[in-house]
Amino acid sequence: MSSHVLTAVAWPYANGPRHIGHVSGFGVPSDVFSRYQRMAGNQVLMVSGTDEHGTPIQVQADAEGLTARQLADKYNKVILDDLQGLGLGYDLFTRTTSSNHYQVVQDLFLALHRNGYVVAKTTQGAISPSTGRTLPDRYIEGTCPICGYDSARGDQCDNCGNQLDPADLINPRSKINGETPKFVETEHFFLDLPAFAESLGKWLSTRTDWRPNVLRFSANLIEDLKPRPITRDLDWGVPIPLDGWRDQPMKRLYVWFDAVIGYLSASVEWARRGPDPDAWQQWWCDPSATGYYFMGKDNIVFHSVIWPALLLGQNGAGDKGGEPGVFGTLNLPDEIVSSEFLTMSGSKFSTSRGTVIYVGDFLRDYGPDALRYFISAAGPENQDTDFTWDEFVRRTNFELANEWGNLVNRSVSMAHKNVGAIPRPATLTEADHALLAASRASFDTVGGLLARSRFKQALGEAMRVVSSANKYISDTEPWKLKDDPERRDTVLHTALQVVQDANTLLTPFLPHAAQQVHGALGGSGVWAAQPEIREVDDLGDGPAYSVLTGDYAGEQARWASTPIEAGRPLAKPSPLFSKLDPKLGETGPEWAPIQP
RNA sequence: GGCGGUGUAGCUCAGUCGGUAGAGCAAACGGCUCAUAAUCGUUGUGUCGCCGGUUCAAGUCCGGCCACCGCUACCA
Repeated sequence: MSSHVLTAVAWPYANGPRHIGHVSGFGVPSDVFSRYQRMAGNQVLMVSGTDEHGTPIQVQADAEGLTARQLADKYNKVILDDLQGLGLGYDLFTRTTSSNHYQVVQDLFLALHRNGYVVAKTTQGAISPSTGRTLPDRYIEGTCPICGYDSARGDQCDNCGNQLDPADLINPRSKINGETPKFVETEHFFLDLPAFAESLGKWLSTRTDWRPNVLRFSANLIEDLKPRPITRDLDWGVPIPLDGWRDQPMKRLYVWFDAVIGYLSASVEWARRGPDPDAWQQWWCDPSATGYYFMGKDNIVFHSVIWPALLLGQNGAGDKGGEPGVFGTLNLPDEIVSSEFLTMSGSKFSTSRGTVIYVGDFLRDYGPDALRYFISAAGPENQDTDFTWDEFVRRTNFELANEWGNLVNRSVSMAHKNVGAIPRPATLTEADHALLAASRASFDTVGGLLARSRFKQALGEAMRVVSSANKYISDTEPWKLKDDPERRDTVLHTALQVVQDANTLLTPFLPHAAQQVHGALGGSGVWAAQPEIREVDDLGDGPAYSVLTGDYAGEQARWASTPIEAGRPLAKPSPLFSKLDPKLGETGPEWAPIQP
């Protein structure tokens, strides 16, 4: 029974390189999940891209002496390399600056507008006098009118904790260049979120399987919904597709609005680049398809409330009714898989404090699977989790290299030395049968956990198979069976079969190592497919760009115990994982030393 | 301030429906020597943050308090 599974992965913001906290939230879990779903025979569509609009990109670009587009190009490339290096198997990882994205965003805006969920309002907003751009609250600071603290932020005073309106600050100034912001009347479109209170509440009440904290948080939110602006005074973003707005150089759709629509636009783009341009509908319009959204906890509100509101509005299914837009009736999210934060010394990763570990640096020195393993085994799945080098070294050396890497090495080595091929088994004993049965049974256990995004527990169960194989080899002592080659071969065959099973179970977590083990067991061809970076033409008249994509249909890995073939030649194996210097656990690497 | 999370062995964390507190690591001892000095076995340890309540029974449910963390929507 094959079903359509949409893996919608949060879009990384392209204002700098991403750190390992980012990929522990949206990246690795979504890929482990998707790889499992593909192995289980489901039709997976995994999409994402870089989020490239908005003020922070513009500010960062100014700081680096680049245009916003140049800055986005630069960090899109960095992020693309990082995600490919990690082996994240996107069907399409694209960008919000593509023509296709602009088109989809504008179509969705128009549907919302036609159905009456988008309303124009005049408000007072802060503008940078030198650029004419919106100055977001958080870029304004000044003296707090309540406590007199002189570095209060525009939205909140860090000293007294009161929420502020930037217009009330004494001596307000721009954090970007120190100039005094101008408060002007400006017209903007707002998403009428209160017009979704009832329909959202009804929909949320059907989400009984969501995590309680996500539900509570969302339910809380919809009790006090306010209209939310979806346009900005900015020249960097998607133009507003209405007469009188389209040509205004300083009016653009607000970045959050365009970014969250990326899930849909990337799916459409993926289909347009394939044989059937309507293929995206199988994941979006068929109610039997399921959509899983992966993100860090700071992003929950966008996926549990705002994105569903946009979809309901497009579908004409908000409290004001309406007609479905050009996309037809779209599916709302089925699962919100949110992660907590990976912290360092107890607080969030912070570029300014120097407590940050970039994905690129990490991959260069330790490779993708060590990081994937660490995040899966010790990542912030249920609560904030502290990253320590000591723990990373321990996990890599003892669990990956010793237990798993060495199991492969010892079993294949013995078979290679004694037989030169996968040995032929004779009669199996009760112990042999018991081990094989336990190993086979793990596919249901681990698969069930993966389907429910219980990654830590799933990996623990898979590693239990590895332990049982190590124990089996110690118990049966095949190296003492020189006088009984038949029994020895049976033991080795059994051990190798469990290695094959364990490798399958570990494939979603360790796809690179899994490919290597596949080879060590005498297999050929692609076991676990990897993504690749491809240069593509824009689907409109924009510049060509790079995307991350891959051909996953051809991979051999299937979620089942595959019998190994006796007689298949085996070469002398080489170690699967190299061990880290234990000193790393005390000092950290040169590029991210542990601060005393 | 509001909302939420977390607090369990030296460390990292599990603990479902309330029913005598668990795993891994670290430590000690022993076995094995195929394998990357790998592996297998045996051996401990707890005021479950604090106070109170409900109950025959509370790590678990309820109330209060303490500590740490996050979010608080013109950050994306």
